[in-house]
Amino acid sequence: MSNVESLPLAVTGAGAAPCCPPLTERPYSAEEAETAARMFKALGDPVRLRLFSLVASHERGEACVCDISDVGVSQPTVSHHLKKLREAGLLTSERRGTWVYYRVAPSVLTGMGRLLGSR
Amino acid sequence: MSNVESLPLAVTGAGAAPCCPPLTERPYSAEEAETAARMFKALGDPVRLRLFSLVASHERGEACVCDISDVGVSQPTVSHHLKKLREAGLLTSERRGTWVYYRVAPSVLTGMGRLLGSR
DNA sequence: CCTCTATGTTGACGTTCATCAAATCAGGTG
DNA sequence: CACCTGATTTGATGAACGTCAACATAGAGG
Repeated sequence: MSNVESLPLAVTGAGAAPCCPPLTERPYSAEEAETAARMFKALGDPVRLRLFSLVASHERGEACVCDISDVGVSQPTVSHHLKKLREAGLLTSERRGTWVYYRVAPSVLTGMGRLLGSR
Repeated sequence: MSNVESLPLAVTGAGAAPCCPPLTERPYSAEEAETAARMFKALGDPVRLRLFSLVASHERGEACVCDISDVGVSQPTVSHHLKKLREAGLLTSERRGTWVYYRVAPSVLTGMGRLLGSR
């Protein structure tokens, strides 16, 4: 269970440049839109947004799947959504013994915040 | 063609309180997630994200539909996506004579930026 | 090895979505 | 009025999505 997924990370690029300039700076190209939309889409489902918020707000910045059992869907569905968030580059996962811990990928929040113009 | 749509505005509430606290503050409730996910979902399509960026970055903060003809989809599809963005509370539209102008709804950018933590 | 618990994967089903062509609506102009 | 251009709506179609039950995998501990 590594953090390497099929889809390239969107904000946390290899070098330093985040994926895209602020949405207000200039019209997005097709490629930029494709990359950025993948992240917005991942947060565009209520269940996934709750999962992301739950991880992002959890103590020490990480949450175990076992902490998540009350979002209104079955456990396989939770796993499915966590995978989507991982593939979108928003979360990373790590197995420690029995449990699997998820945390927000580095610079995702600042990177996406930048798209929306706030600083 | 008023700006009043079926769905309630997400960020630009009537009073002053934006829809939701930062994603990192505490786990979102089902209702908060439903509201915020609607906006993220609207930006989760590459074509819609290009349209939004095109409007947001256009001079004087508004763009005519006639300015938009090179996003790779047919004109009815453009209209369809603009409607989705309007229903999500991200854009407003106004007809002036022959043409229809779209602009970013007030406080959408700052409101969504707040969700992502970068005030 | 076997068993138990914690996660992830597979397959199926119904729903939603993006897209286009065709029809329709709205405003301007002759 | 008729006609033209800009924009939206309608209807249809194929793809993507969310969900669950059932099955599979992983680690811990007898």
